[in-house]
Amino acid sequence: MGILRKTKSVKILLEEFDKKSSAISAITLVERLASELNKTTVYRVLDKLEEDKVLHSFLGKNGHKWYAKCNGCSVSGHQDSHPHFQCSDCGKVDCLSTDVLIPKIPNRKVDVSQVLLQGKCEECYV
Amino acid sequence: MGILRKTKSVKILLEEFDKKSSAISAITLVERLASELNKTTVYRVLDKLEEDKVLHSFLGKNGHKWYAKCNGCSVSGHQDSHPHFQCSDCGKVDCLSTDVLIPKIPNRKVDVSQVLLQGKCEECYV
DNA sequence: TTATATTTGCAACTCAGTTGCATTAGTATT
DNA sequence: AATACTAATGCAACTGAGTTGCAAATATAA
Repeated sequence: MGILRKTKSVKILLEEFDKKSSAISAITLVERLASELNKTTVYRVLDKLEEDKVLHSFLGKNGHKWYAKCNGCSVSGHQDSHPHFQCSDCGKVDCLSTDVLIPKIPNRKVDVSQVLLQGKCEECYV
Repeated sequence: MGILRKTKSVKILLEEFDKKSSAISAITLVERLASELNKTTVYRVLDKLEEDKVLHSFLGKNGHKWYAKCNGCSVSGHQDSHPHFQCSDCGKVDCLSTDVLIPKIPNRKVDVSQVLLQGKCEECYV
């Protein structure tokens, strides 16, 4: 069903993703926008923006939810097949354009692949 | 520090992993062993078995914790670099021996890679 | 401007996983 | 075999991300 109305909440959320290109965790958004939006609203709007393929979501290293803007992934089902990189120092998460090749797995049909790489990002990499 | 004493709990837990070769979620173990072991104990023993590199852990599709026996991964840091496969039908999770090649990422140092594939397993694949 | 349905906020809830603490039970020593 | 020591366990209460139900607010169409 997705977004039907252009509300204040939708605008506020989208602005956050326009500010910076890296992914943002749901927790961060809830905290950051606490004075403007209710926690429930944040989660619900994020859900809808994902349905509308404006954002895509994935799980970070603790199993917490992260969101990032969709770029080219709206075409073929937008199942973010690109890998994500989380810095073990600063915690920042980025979408990687470098593709990870998933080999054919015998006797199994792979529909979705989640790749989360962890290490040091360009800024924390000494 | 790891396991120091061979207790009833350790034995019960290890027996579960001997029964079947696929991975088992912490939740499943807590439920299944509820009459014999306390929830807290299950989580604590799993933790220690992981420290001892008897088991390795990873996150399933909902961000819930899964454990599986370590095979060859005790040698080089046991960071389970092998991918895991979760069936979207029956929910079963297996360790895959097929390796996923992680390409060099420019300006970043990759330490850990988590690959979770989802689809239909051999039994649910029609 | 009104009618209608979607969004929002609030409070209370769910549930995986954790923590503090008193009790129990392995293990080493005598 | 009894003792002392310390790790492991159970319990109850907690934490925190995410969800749900419902009444009030607000965007949109008529």
